[in-house]
Amino acid sequence: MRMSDLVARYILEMLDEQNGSAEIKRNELAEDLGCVPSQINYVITSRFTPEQGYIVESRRGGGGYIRISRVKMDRTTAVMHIINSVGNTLDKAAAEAMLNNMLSGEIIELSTAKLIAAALSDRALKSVEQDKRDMVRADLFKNMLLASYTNT
Amino acid sequence: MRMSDLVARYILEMLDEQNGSAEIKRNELAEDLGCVPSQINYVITSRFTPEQGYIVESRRGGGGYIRISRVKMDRTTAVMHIINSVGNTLDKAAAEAMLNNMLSGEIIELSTAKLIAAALSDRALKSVEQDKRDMVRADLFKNMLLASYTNT
DNA sequence: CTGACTTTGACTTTCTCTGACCTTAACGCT
DNA sequence: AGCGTTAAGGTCAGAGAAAGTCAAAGTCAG
Repeated sequence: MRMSDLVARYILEMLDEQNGSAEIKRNELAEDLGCVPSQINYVITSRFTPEQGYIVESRRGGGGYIRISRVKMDRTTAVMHIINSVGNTLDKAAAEAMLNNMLSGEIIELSTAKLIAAALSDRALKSVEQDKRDMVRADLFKNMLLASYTNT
Repeated sequence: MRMSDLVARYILEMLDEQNGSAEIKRNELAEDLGCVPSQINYVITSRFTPEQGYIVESRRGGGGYIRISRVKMDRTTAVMHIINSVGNTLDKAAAEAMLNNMLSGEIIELSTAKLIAAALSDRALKSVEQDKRDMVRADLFKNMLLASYTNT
């Protein structure tokens, strides 16, 4: 079995046991499982992405940690579908269309939609080079949508 | 648990109990919690900054003390003040501090704070060059805050 | 054989803790 | 009043503790 699978399984089990939220110590876990610490990062960035419904927070320094949480999949399947339908770029028009859809389908709140729209605006992204904006928009869109559905 | 968290928690509790103002004796507190006195300074300078909405006064010598107080403002003023205090760059730590402070001052909602935090995360900004992220963060922060304030 | 996925480790960045040394204030004594 | 003593708090740099990054090398299915 692959190392990365072990790590992933470990995290998944922890998520199951702990109600969708797992906090790990990177170095400790690496030691326990017998791999280098950066392996943990690899697994996280490759398998616990927003597309897959996870949010990850971390902190360095003494007493640092990595926290991974899974969004509740019950009422949020629609949102996950939307997140997955977004590729690595997303233009403003498409984003606004999606937000409007979600609004009329009542799967998102007006205030949330407004916040997301504000973040995707050209005004907010003025320091990002034009040709990169749609990439950033895609990432922002996914991460924000996900955050709005996470109850931890 | 981190020492710094213990200290911070102690101070926060005191602030809650005493209507936003806490007066401590540095050496005493350090002894009680089992840390060196300068740890208290560390916690204060890292977590009770003006940026985060606290005023700290102190006095040396016999009968010395440290007094920490939380600044309270009404929503509009606070939000505008915060927006204006942000220059053209904003790092993640400062942003998070501000969000936390707005949360505890009840001038922003948890869901809003989470959305903003998600937008400012490195994960959401991964396609933005490192050295530009803090500029983008500043823009996002201002625009989102403004959007949330305009519709609530 | 090739391209996608994995593994690794050297190097970086961020946060925390500690102690040695510095500055300021109050008190008591002459 | 002036001065020494003692009782605070302040500063800063260095050590330590974690996590993050990235590119090079390895693996493996097709």
